[in-house]
Amino acid sequence: MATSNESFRYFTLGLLAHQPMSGYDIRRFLKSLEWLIGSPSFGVIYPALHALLEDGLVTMEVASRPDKPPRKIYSITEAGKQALLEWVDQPPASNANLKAFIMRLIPVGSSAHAGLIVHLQQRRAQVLAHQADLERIITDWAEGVDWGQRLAVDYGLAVASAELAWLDKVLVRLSTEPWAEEVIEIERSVDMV
Amino acid sequence: MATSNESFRYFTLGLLAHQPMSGYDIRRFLKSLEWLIGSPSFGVIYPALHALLEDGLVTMEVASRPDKPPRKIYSITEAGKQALLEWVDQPPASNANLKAFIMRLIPVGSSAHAGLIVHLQQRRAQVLAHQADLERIITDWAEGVDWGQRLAVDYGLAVASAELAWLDKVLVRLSTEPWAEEVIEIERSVDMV
DNA sequence: AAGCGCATGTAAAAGGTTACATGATTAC
DNA sequence: GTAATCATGTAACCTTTTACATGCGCTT
Repeated sequence: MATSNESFRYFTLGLLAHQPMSGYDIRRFLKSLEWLIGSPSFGVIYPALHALLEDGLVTMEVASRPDKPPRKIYSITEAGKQALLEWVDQPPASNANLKAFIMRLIPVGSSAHAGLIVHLQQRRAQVLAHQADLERIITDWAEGVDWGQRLAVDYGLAVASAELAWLDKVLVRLSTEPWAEEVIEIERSVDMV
Repeated sequence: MATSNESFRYFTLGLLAHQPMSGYDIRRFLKSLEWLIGSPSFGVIYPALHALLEDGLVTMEVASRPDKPPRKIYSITEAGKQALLEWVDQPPASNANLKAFIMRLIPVGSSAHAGLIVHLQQRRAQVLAHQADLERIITDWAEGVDWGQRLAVDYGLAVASAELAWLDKVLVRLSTEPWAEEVIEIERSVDMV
């Protein structure tokens, strides 16, 4: 085992489970999701790939193309798929924030449906708890409240509501729709924003 | 000048502008907002307070109480208020995530009405941009899409929608209501952009 | 041949957490 | 007297960013 950084290593492994990529590809993909989960620099990405390679969870091959510099393409191995499934099965941290949730959602959503439902239900319980926390803050104040703090809590409650609505929507879909039509289903769910 | 850690130092200064507190108080307050902005450990809080003290932005006095161990209460100074106003005036990072936004929202919302509106409008523009990014990802895919990735993007769009709705609601309220004294700064009138 | 976009990599510095040390006060 | 809570602080460790180094291949 090389460096630790477990969650990012497995997140990366999840991306590679979908399709082989280079470090540069991963960087670009994360750049587009920067708002959601941040986009770690090469100083994180490359060492993570090296660690996965050392652990035998991925293989690497150099792809020389005619018109561009060569790239190192990483592909997941059978051992990698196995390790990913095991990791996905583990319960998430109880205090996971939005970023941590999404970073698990991607590999979990890609692999196992039963695991996905559990994952979303756990998230739902956590958001409910945090919502209660925020509401308790407000009732504890009740007067002489700082404006900035009030706005911040109000904002948090708005996000919590939106998250709960989204989670319920997805959970209902997952529990009522037959698995076979999953791809079509999710395409329908995405358009309504 | 002591350690860097600028954003957390000013965030702390903003809390002290609202009311004098000890490091322990700050920790407890942040614990309740953990979901929103995370709760840094004492290894961050105490050095930040020491740095503020060294820079003359706060003063410290030991409060010995009869029934509990003594605490070090930090209060903002005039120089501190000045520095805070200058910091609040600076534009936020263009790629600020939710946490960074909230950490600025608290001091900004506490100090200046005009600055608050600008801050929220900037956030609004950023969220719109990120929303467009996420929508572009979807249109770029269109085929053989990974389930987890689709869920993540869908989730991001739901949060973006909620944020925009919240921002619009607050901005409308701020621009239409004749403003209450609460928002106007405690002692001094400030001119801001 | 200079500059740019692609692509990989690393070292130094900054940022943050964990674990520990210290000690006062209350409750059992 | 010993455990628990309050309260402050530091050092070792881990993670992440920043800044740099390297080099291919295309365009001007």
